[in-house]
Amino acid sequence: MSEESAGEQRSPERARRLPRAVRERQILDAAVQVFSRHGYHSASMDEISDVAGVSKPMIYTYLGSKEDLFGQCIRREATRLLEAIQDGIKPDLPPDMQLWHGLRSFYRFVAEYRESWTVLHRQALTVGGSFATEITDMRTRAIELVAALVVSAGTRKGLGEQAEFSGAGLSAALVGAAESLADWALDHPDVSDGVLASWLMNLVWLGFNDLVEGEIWKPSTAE
Amino acid sequence: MSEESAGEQRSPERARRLPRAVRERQILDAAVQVFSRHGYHSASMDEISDVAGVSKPMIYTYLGSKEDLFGQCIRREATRLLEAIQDGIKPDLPPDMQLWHGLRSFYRFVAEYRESWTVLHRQALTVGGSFATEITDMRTRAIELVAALVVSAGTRKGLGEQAEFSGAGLSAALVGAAESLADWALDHPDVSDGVLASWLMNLVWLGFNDLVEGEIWKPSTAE
DNA sequence: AACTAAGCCTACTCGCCAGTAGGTAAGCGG
DNA sequence: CCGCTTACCTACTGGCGAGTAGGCTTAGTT
Repeated sequence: MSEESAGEQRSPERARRLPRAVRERQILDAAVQVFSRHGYHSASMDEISDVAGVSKPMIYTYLGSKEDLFGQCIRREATRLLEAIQDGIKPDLPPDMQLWHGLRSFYRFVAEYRESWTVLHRQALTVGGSFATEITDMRTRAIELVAALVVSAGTRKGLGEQAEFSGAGLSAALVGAAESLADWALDHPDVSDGVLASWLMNLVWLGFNDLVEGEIWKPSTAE
Repeated sequence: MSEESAGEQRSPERARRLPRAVRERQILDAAVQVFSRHGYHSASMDEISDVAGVSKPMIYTYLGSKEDLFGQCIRREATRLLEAIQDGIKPDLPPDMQLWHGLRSFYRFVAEYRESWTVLHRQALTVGGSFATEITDMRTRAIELVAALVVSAGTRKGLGEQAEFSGAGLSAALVGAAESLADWALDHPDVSDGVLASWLMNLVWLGFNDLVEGEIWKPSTAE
């Protein structure tokens, strides 16, 4: 229950006197974990310090206020995600193959770092203020990236302004579909990233191709 | 600045001595507004009472604790949304037309009651506990509903088990796309609900049709 | 007029949690 | 062995916000 003597180390896990960089990583890891479980507001610094195996003042001296801490989490995980996707993409491939590789990398990342994904997707928007806009901006960039692919594919097939016009909306829908499917995949770990990406490609890309080729769905009966 | 005399009414807006039912509506309206702006945790009962033009104890006597209040908001808005969609659907139409009408109603609702949508979509998940599961369940029902349409359309065209298998994932993607497009539409109020619904139908339904008919996208170059 | 009850308020308590003050222990250079 | 720094802790404060005690006022009823 209590320490046996003064010289006894508390537990085999609790390492002591580590260099600052290591502690910072431990704290960030713990923070991501706790934030992903409870969200920003319900997460307490006490729990984070507990999980990190460190006392609360350490967090403040190393990483600043709760808001600072959250910001660092968001930025670290966002960078990880973007790099993971970037690494998967081969820029000289045709648009559909780029999208395909990007999606696969995305689903691989989500499966491997589900807490990162949860923090970015669910929790970051609830803080309001600068983080919300930061995340929204990042998401907007993702949408624009996809839109560029879509429009490029569209113009390549001879579709001009119309592709640009509805491209933004379609890309927003695509990104939303991808995110939603990611959440779904969290509950179905047996479905591989290749299958997930294929589903989306078949849904969206085929639909988009039809659209480009002039085949169009419209309400069948009068209004 | 201050009231002029004892008998003076505070402001022309501040109505006094209204029946309970009216006050309850005012409070719920205010609560939805405040919750949609700040989220559950950052919203304070003081602000809600302020917006409602009522003192805090009234909220507690009429509608209970903060959690109770939030629950009532969620349930009221969810009911509204579901009824709006239900009203738009004609059950004897073919699957694609049902989906089309459902989508249009959905986008009409989101445009008209954007705060309701925000609370349901963004904030409700951040509370954790019973509300999160409640919302998730509702969303799951929506997905299943869509899945039923998709599978029905698939089997109608002669596709059997395969439609059922991937139907769940595809429906999750579709619902996510619809939600994401709803968010996008909030920033583009000039795009009508018909156009939004058409985009989704063209993306998803055409893609799905292709899939059913055996046309399939797959990676072009070796892996 | 007298009584009742419904509507409504001001002004408090109390717990939780972000943030801090001030101290101990361990490595290290002299 | 003596200071000096870096790593790290326990134990507090202060404020914010959920929830409440208790009372005042006016509409309606007898």
